[in-house]
Amino acid sequence: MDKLILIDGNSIIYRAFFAMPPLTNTKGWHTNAVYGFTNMLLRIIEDHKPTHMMVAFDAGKITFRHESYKEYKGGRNKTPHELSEQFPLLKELLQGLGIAQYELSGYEADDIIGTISKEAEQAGQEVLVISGDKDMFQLASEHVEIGLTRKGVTEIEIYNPEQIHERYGLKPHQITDLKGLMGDTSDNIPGVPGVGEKTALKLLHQFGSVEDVLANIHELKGKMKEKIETHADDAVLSKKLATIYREVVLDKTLDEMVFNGFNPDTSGPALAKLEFKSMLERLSLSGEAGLEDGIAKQPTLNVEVTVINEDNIKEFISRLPQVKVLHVETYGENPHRAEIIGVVFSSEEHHDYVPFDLFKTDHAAPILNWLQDPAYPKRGYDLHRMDLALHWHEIPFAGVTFDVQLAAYLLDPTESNQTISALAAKYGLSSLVVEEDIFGKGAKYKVPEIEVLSNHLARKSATVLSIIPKQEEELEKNEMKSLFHDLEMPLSRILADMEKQGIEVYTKDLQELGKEFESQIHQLEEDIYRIADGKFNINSPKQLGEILFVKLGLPVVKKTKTGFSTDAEVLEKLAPYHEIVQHILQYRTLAKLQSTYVEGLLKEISPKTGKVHTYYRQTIAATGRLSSQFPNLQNIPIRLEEGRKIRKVFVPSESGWSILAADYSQIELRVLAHISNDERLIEAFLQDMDIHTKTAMDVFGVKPEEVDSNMRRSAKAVNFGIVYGISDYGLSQNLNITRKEASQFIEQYFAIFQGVKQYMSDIVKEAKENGYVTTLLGRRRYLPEINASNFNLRSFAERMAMNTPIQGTAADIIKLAMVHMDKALSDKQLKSRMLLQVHDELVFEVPEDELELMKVLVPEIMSKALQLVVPLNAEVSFGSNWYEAK
DNA sequence: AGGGTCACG
DNA sequence: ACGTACGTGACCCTT
Repeated sequence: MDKLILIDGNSIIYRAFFAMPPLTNTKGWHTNAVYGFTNMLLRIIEDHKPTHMMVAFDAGKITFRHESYKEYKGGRNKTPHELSEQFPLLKELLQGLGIAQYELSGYEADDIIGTISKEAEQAGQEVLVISGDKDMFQLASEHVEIGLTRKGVTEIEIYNPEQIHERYGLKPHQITDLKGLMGDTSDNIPGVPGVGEKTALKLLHQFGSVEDVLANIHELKGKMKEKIETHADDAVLSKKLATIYREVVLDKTLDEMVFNGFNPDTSGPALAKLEFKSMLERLSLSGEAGLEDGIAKQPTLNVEVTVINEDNIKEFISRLPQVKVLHVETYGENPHRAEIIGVVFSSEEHHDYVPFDLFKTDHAAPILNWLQDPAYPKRGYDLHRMDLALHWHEIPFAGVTFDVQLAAYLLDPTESNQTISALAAKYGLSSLVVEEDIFGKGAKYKVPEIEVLSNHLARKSATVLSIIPKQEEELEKNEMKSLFHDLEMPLSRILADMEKQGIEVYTKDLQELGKEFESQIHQLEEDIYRIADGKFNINSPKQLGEILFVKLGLPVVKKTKTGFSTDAEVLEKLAPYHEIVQHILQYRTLAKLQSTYVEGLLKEISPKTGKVHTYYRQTIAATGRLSSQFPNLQNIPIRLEEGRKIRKVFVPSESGWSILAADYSQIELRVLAHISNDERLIEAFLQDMDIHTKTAMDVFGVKPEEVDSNMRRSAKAVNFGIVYGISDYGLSQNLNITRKEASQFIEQYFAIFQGVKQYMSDIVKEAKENGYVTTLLGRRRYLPEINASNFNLRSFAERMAMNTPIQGTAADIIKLAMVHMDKALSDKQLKSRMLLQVHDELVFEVPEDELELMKVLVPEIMSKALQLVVPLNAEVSFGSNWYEAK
């Protein structure tokens, strides 16, 4: 049986554009919409195996519909140029792939599809129409199905006439009547004002069509009758506009739409031109002919690699002083537990692969010496990870000078793919073999034979070597050399030291705490099952929603994409209605503590050291902050007493020592005061006032003693909002007030803090001009969406423009403090150790005899890390565990 | 794999 | 028309 797929090109590319994040190739072309479209195309072909295919496009702006209604599709926003640029790209790609396309002056894609689907159906074909537009439902029949995109374009939901009936209670042809009555704002089809989908459906269920409604208008009454009578003409016209014309005279036959798979000669080059590499691979196509555009698929990089053994190790050792790049291949996400697969030492002339087993022999002494001698500079990709992996294999390591991953992060901290392979592509170097092809993936992971492995790793190492000079140049150009060499590189070594040190967790107390939680959780479970009159999985939002909103009939406050929302905010609102809700809230709190912080933490305690060794990631957060994994020690509970107890199990690793913690007070608002140079904000900090109270005084125009807790709370929320890049909506949500009230708050705030207002508008302007924002130390974040025509995307980017310099500068400052602190500890030969960083806090373990010194030294170094126009205060505290250090 | 929820700054 | 406060990571459930 022949199967024809007809795609509404305009509809799909439009949806793909808004669904996909912005994407540009190395030539700077926007390609996200084409990419999304193509992805959808590949999937639909795989799923439906068509014999015929065609993509229809609208041609020009004026169609026959404008003859009867010149405002048709009026009032639409102009298509953003980022999208319109992609039409020719898509059309060229379709041609390359060998997929028919068609457009006809004066008609829309709908009409072409309507006409062809009718012809095809008559010729005995099965037809599938793909669109994002429900109008297409009118075409459905026994042999014509409609595939509607969901969630952008990633999912297609297929409708036949029965399913349409289920959804609307209408026959396909009645969809035009539906549109006639309710109109369609996106096409500027008026319909009858005041009649929406619900009313329209009711009328059609009763009468059947627009004409029948009008003929029986006497049966209606009141406002509705009046509205329909006044707008009867509009309804008829709207129906006409919404009706797809299925009698277009076409000069295209079904034979021209035959699809026998992608054109083997032209598909590869067409995809390569756009740089859709993953699709090339997916289709096992070669992009050879597209090479002229600088994109290679197959690696052409030829590296000679010497596999070192006991016989040739002497020669290799003589080459060690010339080594430029080190590559230690690790396996496993957590570097503290990673295996070492193999090691490559590269210079321009040589690539030497040293099997890791060789490190354990006596021959390796000079290699170990090279690794730990800081006089030999270490360059490579992710030296931090190598350092940790080597450390747990008892190999000391020192002398990091250039980390390619770290440089890549500074050059573009938002790039999620910072693999060596992606960097090779960025700098136009020969590409690498896909790692999965070498190692397999998931359960199929396996280290290949030595020839394959040594070759692959040498290629990676050689690529890293070629990337370094390009990055040096780019860092120089972006004025980031100092940020890189004097801050991030030294910090990477410091972080590795902190992680190796780890923090002691008192297992026994943690297990005790776990038992307490366990019995409380058990009790709560019983109560909940009893009240709900039945067992269910409380952890399943789906089952919980069923119980709360169906079985118990509580009011639905908020919905998620998939069903009822049951988050804490919703539950708080429901608490007065039913006693079960309090229990569920309590259960949630305890279950979280138990699974994440008791069980989770216990799993992370190293059997070797009895400590937890987190892994700080220096290349994740777009603002310059660190992140922490395995376990995350930056989100240990503190706000609620129950959870805060967890902190009691973090103890010093030596008896008689203390935990000392120091945190910056209001660092972000102080940074804001500095960069905005706002008079009032600066004054507030110079007087060292409680900033939220001060803000409340100013905004509400009251004396200090008149600030009540509610005013302070509001002021605090405004201050947070300011730091986050304020929006009236966000503030209204946070304070549970109307958007209008929030808007007034913000206005009042800006009337007082005019410098802040000025900063907010200046920074957005700067971002729009430069395409990026920077922190005080020159850290950069690109905001490509700052000029987007899509309101949402643009607004996001604007808030990031406001927030990133603040959050990022605060991150710069504590990183500086860490570098200074590390130096002070070693210069003064102190035994105290820096263990943790929690964004604005540093945690140490300190011996008794250094406590008095550290209580002064730590806050001093932190507050002097960077000179601002306002003082930077750090508050210090200590105790026998992290809980006590408060 | 992705969504929901919740822990932190 | 759209649906949002900024930055993270871990756990659980569902697909």
